[in-house]
Amino acid sequence: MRKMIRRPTHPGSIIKNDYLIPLSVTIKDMAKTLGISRKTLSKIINERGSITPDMALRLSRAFDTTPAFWLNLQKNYDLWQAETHSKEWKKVKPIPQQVLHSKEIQNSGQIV
Amino acid sequence: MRKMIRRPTHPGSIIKNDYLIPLSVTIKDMAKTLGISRKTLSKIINERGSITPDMALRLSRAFDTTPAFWLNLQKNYDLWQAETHSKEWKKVKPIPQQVLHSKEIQNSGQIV
DNA sequence: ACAATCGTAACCTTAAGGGTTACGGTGCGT
DNA sequence: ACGCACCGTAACCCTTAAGGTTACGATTGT
Repeated sequence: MRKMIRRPTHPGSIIKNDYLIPLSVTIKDMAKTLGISRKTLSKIINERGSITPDMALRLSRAFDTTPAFWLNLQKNYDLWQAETHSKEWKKVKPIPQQVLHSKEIQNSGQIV
Repeated sequence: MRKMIRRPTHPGSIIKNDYLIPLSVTIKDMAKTLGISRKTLSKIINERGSITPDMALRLSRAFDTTPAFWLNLQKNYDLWQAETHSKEWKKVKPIPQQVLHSKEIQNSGQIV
């Protein structure tokens, strides 16, 4: 699995470009179909909201896709955001391979 | 992709059974290695906390895995929870195939 | 037996989702 | 052409959950 180079596509873009626009459906109607408010869908489409598990299930039913598809899009997006905007995690020191692969070690302190 | 039948393994169990216990490391030390508090790790291990993108990055560095691995575990778990404990999403009516596959339709109302 | 330390629960603060409401903009009908 | 209705979005509030700090019960070693 390679590191992601470019910003992953936000799920909202997929909804907009692959469904809303081709189907000529308004946000209002799509929201009604999904059983959510206009605002929630609007936020997602404008990349300011994210796909929750519940939302993924709704999308999967409406569009005959898998919920995992939508959650994967969101996961990749969130991961990229965390990689890019966070830095603390880079300070985590990897546990040495020989430690990870010897299961009988007696470790009695912080993993170095 | 099949529907998940049984409760997916919580990421916390993996951490506990595949790393904490085999390595004989305490929650305190592991938390220190990850740069988080004891509580945060404790909650995850006891399946009362979830893997955030930031946490996935920390785990990936510590254990030489991919962040996606951890987020996928969490995603499957969350999805199963939503499928099981929610019901509203089941009320979403699928958009008919012929509508989904004809991209030139003029839709001017709620998708039925 | 006591002291140190571990894991976990309680509490607080902060961030994010979602609904309701309100507003700007567009397009229709009169 | 003007007004009205409707759409998309921003502002506001409430609820939920994560994460840190602190506190407490349990366990272990001296």
